[in-house]
Amino acid sequence: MKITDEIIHVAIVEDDEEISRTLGLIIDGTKGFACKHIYNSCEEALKLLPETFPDVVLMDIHLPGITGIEGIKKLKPKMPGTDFIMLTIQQDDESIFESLVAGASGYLIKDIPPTELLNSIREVYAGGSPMSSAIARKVISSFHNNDPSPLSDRETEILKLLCDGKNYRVIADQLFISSHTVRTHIKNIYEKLQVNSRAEAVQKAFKNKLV
Amino acid sequence: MKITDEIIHVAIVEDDEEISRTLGLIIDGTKGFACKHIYNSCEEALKLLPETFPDVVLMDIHLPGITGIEGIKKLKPKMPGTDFIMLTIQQDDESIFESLVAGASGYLIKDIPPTELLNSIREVYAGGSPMSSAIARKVISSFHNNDPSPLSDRETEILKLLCDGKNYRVIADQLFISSHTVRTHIKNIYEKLQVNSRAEAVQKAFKNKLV
DNA sequence: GGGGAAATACAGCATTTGTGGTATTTTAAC
DNA sequence: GTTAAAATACCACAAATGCTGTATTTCCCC
Repeated sequence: MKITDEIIHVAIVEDDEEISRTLGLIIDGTKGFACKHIYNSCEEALKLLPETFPDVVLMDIHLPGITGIEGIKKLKPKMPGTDFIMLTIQQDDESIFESLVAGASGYLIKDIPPTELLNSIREVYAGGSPMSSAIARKVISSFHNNDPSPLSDRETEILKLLCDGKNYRVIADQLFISSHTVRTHIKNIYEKLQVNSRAEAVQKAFKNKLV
Repeated sequence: MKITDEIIHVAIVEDDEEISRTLGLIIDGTKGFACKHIYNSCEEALKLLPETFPDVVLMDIHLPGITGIEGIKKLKPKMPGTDFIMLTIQQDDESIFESLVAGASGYLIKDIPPTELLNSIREVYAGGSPMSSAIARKVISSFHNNDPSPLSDRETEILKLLCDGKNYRVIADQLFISSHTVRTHIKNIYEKLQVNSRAEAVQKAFKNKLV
């Protein structure tokens, strides 16, 4: 259920009213764009936004109450046809990464010139993902895996089985060693990963791409 | 061991000699750039490239013998300070994804205008990741997770704490509920995720991006 | 206003886990 | 050829976990 005229319908979620007003005026005043819906918080957007069928939503991250990232997580499934662009001052890897995972299709920094912002909205509407070259580098860095594993081959092997929830006896049988040995390996793994439970080990295994 | 003058040293790995010659002339003829090394295959590059300490390598994917993707996998560890840009006609998700995992820092399509190519080389040299908005969309699509979580908000909250290795009592205290309730929630989480251990739950949480 | 999740709470029990040790053998490195 | 790291093996015990139940309250949807 998308409004299908020539106009790109844009909504804004932003708590700084001066910014959102200025932004809204610029967008709404540009040929080919409409911006009739501005929300001060995710709570408000959550209630009202899905009914307005926007093409593109500009979303701040730092908001009172629910963050923009959590907001997208909840909104995106309700409106899969709508593209979300983060428009924020946050530039840390965490924010970028989590926003994209949450469902954002673009990531822009607030100091972007209005002309470029409008271009970016056009791009996302056309199926692209506008972001600066610097942001893109941070994104693709997450594909890279530089730091070498602190674990030995055997330990990595055991960590994989740990991740599958196998108990000591099963692991022992599978590797043809005693379960005592498995316990020793696991102690060493925990030591090296600086954890003290299986759950943490599994978490670290995935976060650090050890498996 | 990087050559540290004002010039960006570019190498090209490309089997179509007309393309590589033209490209080389354009780059080498531009102020601030040098392009003295062109290779027709990865095998050749593998032997000679690491000795020339280039800043940026333009790499084709479709090559006779070793592909550009396999080439980067072997070359990048030998020259971590060098940035690789894929310059190719391939636009499929596989090629893009695998190139970036292999270690590429940029991804451009061969029909890019020379001026933009030069800009992209500058960008990657400055620590960015040049790619078109359309390519970027494909990249970030790999972060997205369409299938909705089967878990309730509360369950997700508890799953996060489970991932951190918190025990029942700690989780209970943190959420101001009894540890009995925590156990019930966890039973339901395991049921919904079709697992029967904490480790499997954590694994599934990460693989299905539930946390 | 009735049905169904979701969230809450409680109890018992066998199994598994985490952690404190000690100790031998093999492999790799210098 | 000595040293270090890795892989192997064993013991014991307190704590945590997984499983099988039952049960109430709240809230949302039809």
